[in-house]
Amino acid sequence: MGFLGNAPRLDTLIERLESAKGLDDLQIVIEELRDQYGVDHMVYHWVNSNGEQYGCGTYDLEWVNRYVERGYLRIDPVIQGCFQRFHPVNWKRLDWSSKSARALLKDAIEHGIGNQGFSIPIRGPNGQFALFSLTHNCSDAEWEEFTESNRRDLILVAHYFNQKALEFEPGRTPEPAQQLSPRELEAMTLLAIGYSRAQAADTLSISEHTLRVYVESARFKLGAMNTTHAVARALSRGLIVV
Amino acid sequence: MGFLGNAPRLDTLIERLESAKGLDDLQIVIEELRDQYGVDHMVYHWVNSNGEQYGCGTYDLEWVNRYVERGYLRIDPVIQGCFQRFHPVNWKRLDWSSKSARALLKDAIEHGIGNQGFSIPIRGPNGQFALFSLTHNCSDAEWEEFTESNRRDLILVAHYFNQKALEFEPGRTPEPAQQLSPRELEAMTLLAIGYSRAQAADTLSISEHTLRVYVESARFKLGAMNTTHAVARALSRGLIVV
DNA sequence: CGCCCCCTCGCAGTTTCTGGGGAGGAGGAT
DNA sequence: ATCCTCCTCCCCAGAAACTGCGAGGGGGCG
Repeated sequence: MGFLGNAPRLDTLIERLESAKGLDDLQIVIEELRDQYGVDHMVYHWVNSNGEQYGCGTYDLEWVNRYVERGYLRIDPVIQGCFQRFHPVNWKRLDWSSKSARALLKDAIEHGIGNQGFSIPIRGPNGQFALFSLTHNCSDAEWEEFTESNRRDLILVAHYFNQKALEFEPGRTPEPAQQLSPRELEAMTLLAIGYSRAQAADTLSISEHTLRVYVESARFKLGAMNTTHAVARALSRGLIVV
Repeated sequence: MGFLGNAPRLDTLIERLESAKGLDDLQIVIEELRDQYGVDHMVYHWVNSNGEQYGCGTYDLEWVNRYVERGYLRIDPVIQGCFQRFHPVNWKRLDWSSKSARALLKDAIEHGIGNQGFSIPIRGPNGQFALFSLTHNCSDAEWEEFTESNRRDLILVAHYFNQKALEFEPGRTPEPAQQLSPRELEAMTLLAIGYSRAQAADTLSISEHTLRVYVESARFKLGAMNTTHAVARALSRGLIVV
């Protein structure tokens, strides 16, 4: 356990962050950040809905494994709460009323995570969702004051950290971005907002068959197996907005 | 047209932002921000998951109407580009190669938007996506220098602005952020990556009927008319990732 | 001038999805 | 202890989507 330090200079932190050359560097940077802020732990944690995740931080490997094995991801109020919020949140303000959540909290404290926490939700393209969290062992008042006075800097640090993480993520292969024709885009958009083929055709004042041709064409261009797949791809590539 | 001003004090800006009491205040605040930064226009623009939009800013009403009527939303490289990016972006770096995009740019300049632009993508819960943009009329070098030196402050301003906008728009989430069960998420994910119901059921080692129940349940929770719609909503709310 | 892409339209047959029922067990929440 | 949600399975009929065969006009480009 350490002591909450004075706020480090933001410029230095971000320069250090921007100089990171890979994921390994980020691990080093986050350790430095932890030391400079003088908190017990600092963690960057990328959450995929399917459970895969990438993260770095100062938690013990034992705790990380335990967390994953026990499926804490599904019941963690930090995850739940941050997923529905935009602003950074003090863990004390989350809903710990359920039994499983309290068990998780107890377990976490026993593993040295600390009794205080502060998490910043971060969202990126394609539904990326990540958390940047700080934990510590101190009184509520101390923690409140610390987080409030460092709030803005931490938001920026989290932002730049995520930017770097996205940069290093190999799975970000920008496709050749096959463009859809205007009509195809309209057709896909209407389907994406719940119209049936017939309704969509009616809306565009064309025959249902013509609409079908657009959808088939879009499906082909997007390499999709069916309409649902095509709409999903168009959405996640940002070709259409719903 | 104005002149790029010196960077205003961030503390003052954010205090002003935090004191906003409603959407009308935000309109006033954004005008003040525009004046303080000395740029031609400053705009906050929200595209929510229903396709409706809310925005405030200093564009002429005429231009906003023209933009909507002509369906520029669907071809605007600013929207497309920011949707696929995490970091703020200078408009000069976007892809203006398509003819319709160039026509839009020409039209925009003729309507006094300015030849330079800078947009910050912002993402919130439930797939919220918003843009905070600045436009101006000046040389590339001037704009580059201005945006680089104000980058961090603008990110924070955009962040706090969005936080306020979210605060004032509780009705933006008609369905109370229903969460899908793990099985439902798995089912939706498989459908989103192109599996048929039969294939998805097989993959999950359950009967097709069971899978169908999940899909129906998800459709209900998401308020979707059909499977494609449900997948689109799950995607744009960030519940699943493809 | 072809060539290619975009837009428009029709028919028929097969497969898949949707919507209405019902039913039981496991586990957590109150 | 009771309620509720989640997970699992079943039948059936009608609606919708997919597959595969066609057709023609318009516009840009080499």
